[in-house]
Amino acid sequence: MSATIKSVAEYAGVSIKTVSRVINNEGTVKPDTLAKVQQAIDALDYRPNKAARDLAGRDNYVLGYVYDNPNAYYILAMQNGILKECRANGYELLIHPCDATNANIIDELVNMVNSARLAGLILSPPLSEMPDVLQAMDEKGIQYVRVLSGDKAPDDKPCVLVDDYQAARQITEHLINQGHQRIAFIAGEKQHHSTTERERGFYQALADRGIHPDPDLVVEGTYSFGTGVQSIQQLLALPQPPTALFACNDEIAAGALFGARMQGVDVPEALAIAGFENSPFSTQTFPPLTTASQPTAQIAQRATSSLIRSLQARKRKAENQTVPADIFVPELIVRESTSR
Amino acid sequence: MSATIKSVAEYAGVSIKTVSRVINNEGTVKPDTLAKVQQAIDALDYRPNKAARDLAGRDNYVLGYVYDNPNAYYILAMQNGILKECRANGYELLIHPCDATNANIIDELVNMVNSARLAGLILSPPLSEMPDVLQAMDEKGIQYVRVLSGDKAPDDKPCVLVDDYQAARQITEHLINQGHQRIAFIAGEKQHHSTTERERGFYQALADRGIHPDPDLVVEGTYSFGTGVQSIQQLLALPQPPTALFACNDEIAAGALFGARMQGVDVPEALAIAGFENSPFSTQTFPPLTTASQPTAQIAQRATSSLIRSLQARKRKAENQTVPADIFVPELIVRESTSR
DNA sequence: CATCATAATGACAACGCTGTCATTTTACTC
DNA sequence: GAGTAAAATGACAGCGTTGTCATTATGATG
Repeated sequence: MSATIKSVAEYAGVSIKTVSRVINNEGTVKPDTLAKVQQAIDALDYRPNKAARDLAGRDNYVLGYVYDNPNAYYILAMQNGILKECRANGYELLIHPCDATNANIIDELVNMVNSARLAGLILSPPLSEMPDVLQAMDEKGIQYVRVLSGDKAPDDKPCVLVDDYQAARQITEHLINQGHQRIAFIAGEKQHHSTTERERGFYQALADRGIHPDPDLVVEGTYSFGTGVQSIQQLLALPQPPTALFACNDEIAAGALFGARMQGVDVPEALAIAGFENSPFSTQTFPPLTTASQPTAQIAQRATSSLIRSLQARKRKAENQTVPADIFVPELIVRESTSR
Repeated sequence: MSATIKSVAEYAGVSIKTVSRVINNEGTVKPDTLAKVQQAIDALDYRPNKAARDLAGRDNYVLGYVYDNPNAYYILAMQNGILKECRANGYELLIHPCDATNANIIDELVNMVNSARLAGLILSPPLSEMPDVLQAMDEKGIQYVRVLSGDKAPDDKPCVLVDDYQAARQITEHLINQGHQRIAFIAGEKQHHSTTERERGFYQALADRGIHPDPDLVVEGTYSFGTGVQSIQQLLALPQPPTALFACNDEIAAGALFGARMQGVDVPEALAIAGFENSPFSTQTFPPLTTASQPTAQIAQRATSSLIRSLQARKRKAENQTVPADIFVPELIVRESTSR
């Protein structure tokens, strides 16, 4: 049988309550007592029994990850990052796929939090970008952390930022550095902040280098292969076709690559193509795609750790010190699709 | 506050133990008592507290899903199916990504089961096909259910079968029915049973229709876009190139489609292409791919329910009646890539 | 209808932890 | 060094359920 708090207490020569204080980071334990207990915990390989904690304590040690995002790779990466941090802190994870367009989405979330007694929620786009959802969480006093696209936090509630703007600038700059002036942009769904942020970065990079954007070169679609195929046809049919393309994600880029080659346009010789997201199939095209890589799992882990910290702080009634939001800038990955 | 077993017992006028018996399907409750309790449960919207159950009972109401499969869509679909069944039965799910090629994989699993006190494990390929893993589980008395590729159960331990063989036959037959005789086959990793089952189905369909297989038309690779591109080049360079292709999955098929069109071969006019798995991008190619769809979420749900049933049976020390394994045959989905 | 076996039900401790509040120790002041 | 406030620690109940064992109701038998 595994060690219990009682055996640890005996081993360390303290009361079970003190052990409890140690494992909950309550911070009111003398350093040498703490060391003794810590040592006992290590020696006995003690791991707190989650069921007992949940039963005895006020809240459950369970976080919720709610998602509505068709990108399976993204979700799985998020999930892995969250899971890792949860394990490290003795939390469990409840996973809840949902439909953000559902009119009852708010009730659904509140219900879930209550019935499973969740300690907090991790929200990723598009949920994390829905003001009414966030407002409802605030009103019900439900703790959460958001993963957001942006270069600064929209408010002082906990969030982790992914700076799509900055990354898009870098990609566009990379294309400009390769000698391109006529650079096309294919956008995904405009509802996603990531789309508008990437577009903003695109325009900024052009402006930085004194290139006037040509409205004909900017096409709007969805985050799909099909959009890429159709858009590139349209773009290549222009009297002055682009020499480079920045697609809002790899799926669009792959479609554009397919479409371009179907029309006999060589990539990268006649058309450079860059994607975004570093999804698995960005390496599975010919040529492989230049893209930007967001460390999704790491982002998720950071978000989770920040949620857990704020949960523990609230428990100790500590001042809810607003920590500055973490910002991750996706990293430019140059591959052959933009070679000179 | 939500209802507890005590409030239900009072409402129904019985002891808490009787309520406990009802919610655990122990079967030793008189029909009218049972009805009374059931009604009380409904009236109070009672849901057993998982933490208390876990703490009081011997095992935890937590299942584990262990996976090592690069296909994010597959995993997410599995996960959703499992989750649905877990929720319906008051179980929770612990998700554990792992590396099946890791030498310590067995220790890792055993450790996980012990430390999280898992009630049982859901295993999908390739884990479900590793004899040493299964043997270790058996030895340690760890309950599990497998999702396997095959048309009959390899033993009488619980599993759910996906009949790739049958589905592959149907796809091949479909190609033959479209008038094709020279049909190529691109295999994925041979370690996966699904590959060999699909190949077996392919050969069987040819045999059924008296077509002699041409070894030149069968190529082996990995489940990747790249394999598709390379293999189709090789196949089209043959003195007598194929007029149809059955690719072991959609990713290979998409690669082959790309490769074929790059060489100026029209699909489906000059080459019919069929994939397998009905992955999201099978609809995102031009033309969309004919494929076979396995209801992964449903398979997962069935597997989970069968695991839960066997768990409950074991608890009641009931005869572990071996239920015949469920078999799912992936369904042929005809799209334009194999039109005449 | 008394007797007994068996089915149905109940009383109560226990699971491992946290919250509350009481007690002891420590650090500081005059 | 006595007095005091604050910090550190401990004792103990209680969280909601299940397991064990005792008790009661039911049905079968002669």
